[in-house]
Amino acid sequence: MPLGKPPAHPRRDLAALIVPLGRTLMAAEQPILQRHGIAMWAYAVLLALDSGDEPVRTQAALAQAIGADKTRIISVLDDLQERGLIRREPDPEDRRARVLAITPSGRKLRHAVQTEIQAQEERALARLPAHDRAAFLRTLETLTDMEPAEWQR
Amino acid sequence: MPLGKPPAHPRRDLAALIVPLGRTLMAAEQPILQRHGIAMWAYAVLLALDSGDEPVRTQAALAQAIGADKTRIISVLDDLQERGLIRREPDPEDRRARVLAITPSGRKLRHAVQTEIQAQEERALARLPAHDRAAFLRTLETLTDMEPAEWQR
DNA sequence: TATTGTTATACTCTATAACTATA
DNA sequence: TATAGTTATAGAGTATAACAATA
Repeated sequence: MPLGKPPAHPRRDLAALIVPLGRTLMAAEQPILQRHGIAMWAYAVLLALDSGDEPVRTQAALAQAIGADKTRIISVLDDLQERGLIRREPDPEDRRARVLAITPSGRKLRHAVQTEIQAQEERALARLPAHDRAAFLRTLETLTDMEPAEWQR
Repeated sequence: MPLGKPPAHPRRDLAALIVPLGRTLMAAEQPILQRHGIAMWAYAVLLALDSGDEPVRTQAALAQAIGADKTRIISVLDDLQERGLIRREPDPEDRRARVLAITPSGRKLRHAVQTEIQAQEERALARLPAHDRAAFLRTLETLTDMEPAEWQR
């Protein structure tokens, strides 16, 4: 059987691999989020507020941290606050700003959702050789935490 | 110095790592694509048409292959055809369908763009230990090629 | 009647600009 | 005057529905 000519480039572009995978992963999370009555951006907010020990001091900082526009998260914060999942109070030291913090029930929800999401991920990752799995996750964290400018030169 | 309590989950969610990385990679490609006067979806079309040896037999099949809606790629195909980068002709065996194929100049453009994109990627990947780099790319291809359903159970 | 491609339309998501309240 | 947050608006991107040509 003839093989045809080999491709000029031995591998696909990184973006062509990663972007579709990201879409698939988001779609796979959707049913879990829905069961818990929380949207993707709201979950991202809970994750961001529950990662450090100190509360976030401005909404703009939170928006940037999760890669969203500051105007985009307002309705998300309204909803989370109304449901008692976050606290949002004027900063005594600068009353223009709103200090944000997760509440105990917000933390509980985040934990329940994340446990399900990661359990689902683990079932898929289980197909990988243990060594590849570890190297993949480690490398992925490194690449994600690189500055955007590092990719542009 | 106190360490604070460790996070309940030892790693971030896969989607929370991969989606932002995808956004960064797409942004990093943008200047290259712009220099060559081609948009992201158009580049995706050229990649898809240049990966196999046989032409693609319907536009719907192409759309699905690149994760787009069939109505979304029409203007993209119009433009590529007008610029002589693809051929689009009625299928003699079913004149409802349009057979798509890349042209020599389309292939040339795809190669020029891809060479620059991957060279840029390589400079970033060069920071990684060679062994991690190989494991990462290999694993990434495996995960990207998994069926969406495999992520949902 | 069903399917391919196309066009027109509606909807969602996101960003921009204008406004308020504090500083 | 400048900044954090908010609201209103506009724009891009995407999907849905209706249509023409062919099977």
